[in-house]
Amino acid sequence: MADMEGRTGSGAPRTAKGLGEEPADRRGGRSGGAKGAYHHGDLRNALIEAATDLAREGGPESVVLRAAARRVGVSPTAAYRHFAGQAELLHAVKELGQERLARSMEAGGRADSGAASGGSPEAAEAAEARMRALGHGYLAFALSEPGLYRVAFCRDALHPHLFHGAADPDGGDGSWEFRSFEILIQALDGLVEHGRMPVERRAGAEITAWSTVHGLAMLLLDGPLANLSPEEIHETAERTFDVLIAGLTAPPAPH
Amino acid sequence: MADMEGRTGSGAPRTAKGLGEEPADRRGGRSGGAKGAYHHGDLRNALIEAATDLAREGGPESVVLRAAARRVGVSPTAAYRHFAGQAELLHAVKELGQERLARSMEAGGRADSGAASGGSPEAAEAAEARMRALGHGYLAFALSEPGLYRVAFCRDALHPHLFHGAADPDGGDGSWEFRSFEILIQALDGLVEHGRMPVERRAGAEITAWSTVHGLAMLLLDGPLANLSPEEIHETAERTFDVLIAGLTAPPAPH
DNA sequence: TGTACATCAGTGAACGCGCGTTCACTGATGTAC
DNA sequence: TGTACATCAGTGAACGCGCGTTCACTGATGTAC
Repeated sequence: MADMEGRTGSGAPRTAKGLGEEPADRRGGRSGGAKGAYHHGDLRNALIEAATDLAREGGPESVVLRAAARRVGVSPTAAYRHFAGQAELLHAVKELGQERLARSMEAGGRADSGAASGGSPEAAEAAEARMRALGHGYLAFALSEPGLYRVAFCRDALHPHLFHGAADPDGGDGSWEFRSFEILIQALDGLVEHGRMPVERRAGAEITAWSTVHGLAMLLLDGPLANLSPEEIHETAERTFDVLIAGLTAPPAPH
Repeated sequence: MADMEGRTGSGAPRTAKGLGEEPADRRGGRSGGAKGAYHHGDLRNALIEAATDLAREGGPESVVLRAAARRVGVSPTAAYRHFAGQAELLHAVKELGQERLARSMEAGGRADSGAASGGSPEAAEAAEARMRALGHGYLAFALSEPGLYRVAFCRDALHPHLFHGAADPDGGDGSWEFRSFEILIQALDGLVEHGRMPVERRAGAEITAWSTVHGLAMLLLDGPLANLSPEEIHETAERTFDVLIAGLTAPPAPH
């Protein structure tokens, strides 16, 4: 079932490659009449895009430099003008995946971020609702883009750890690598700020929250829950968030 | 620990594995004078063992049929007498990993399973302690055998989902595939039974608990927490279990 | 405005690698008589 | 007890595959004068 697609004619002296991976219409487009045939003009991004599609279809191990080049309609060598090697291409896809994840969280969380201020009960409710919404946004991404989600969390030769460390979330370097973590941190701070969560439970709470939703996503994708219906998934997620939030907002332990 | 390393009997030529691949002395050995040189006698298990070592060293993608055969000192073809193919070998390693995981949980949980009965406060405490201990046992395995742990949870062509479904944990088929889930279920039942957890929170609780500890393990292995010290890891785990248990044992939500 | 030339961004062939799997085979084992 | 023979459990060579990467190259582009 390997992607059977004919090449789009394109006339030009292109890699006469057999059935395989449809080359993008590098030329059919010539959008704006800008580019000639030989130079692609935006090959780096085209490769990332192709590699992202590969990731969508098969996760990290499908992000293959040669296949990406094939899809763009370019020789494998050409990729080396733009990436040091396969690892760098994978890393680019990974960053893209992390961006999408963060966006999905924010999209999930936006509807509920009503800005009641102070320590009012409404604000507390809103803060809690935002937590739930972030969780749903996170899950929505993981479930709708499982391959990309896996890449976003895969081991990375270039930059071995996703974050610099939990205690040092300095991530304001403009990259998307830390964005989702920052979003979570702010939401938890909101819970404390609005009196919904005791300060005593704040330390390490991002880890707990992240673990829960990340673990749930993994179980839903690969594990025991892979064959739940959408309704069951939603229900399962709700119950899991119930417990998480009950734990986070419970009065401090006596001991 | 039941079967730690060595296989029980058979003194037969075992994988003398050193650096790299070095073929076992299939023939030089004949220790115990039992087996002839040509027939291995227990090749299936030897291959599983070698494949397990590969898994330890590099996770699922390192479980390679040819490499396992090489380590045992046997031609790749020989493996096909015992496995239909690479997928079946991987599956065997996966089951072994799941067994080890379940054992590690039980080892972690045993110390604390004092059998105070009824709904006494002691019994309730013990039930909660057991939950924590299971969690620690789980994490201990994931952290001490990361490669094997990843294999235990990797996608599996043979048997695509780990479990039949959360609502249908019938797993008493003698395989280890469901054992860790069963252990968790029993521990949660114990929490309810001894009055530590409201029945209203019982439904779906195994998912929440598993998600939390599984997610935590993943973050500790691959993610933001990969460079924590052992003390920090322990502290992080404790805090996460605090929240989880606080959530599980919180009074039923009002709504 | 035209032209020489450096530089950029591609090509195509080839490399070595390790993989899973198949083939025809052969040595070892155990069993019927 | 010895022997013929079926069966079992291996061998070794080969297959096709796709990968990452390197090589010497060439066509296109843009800039200095």
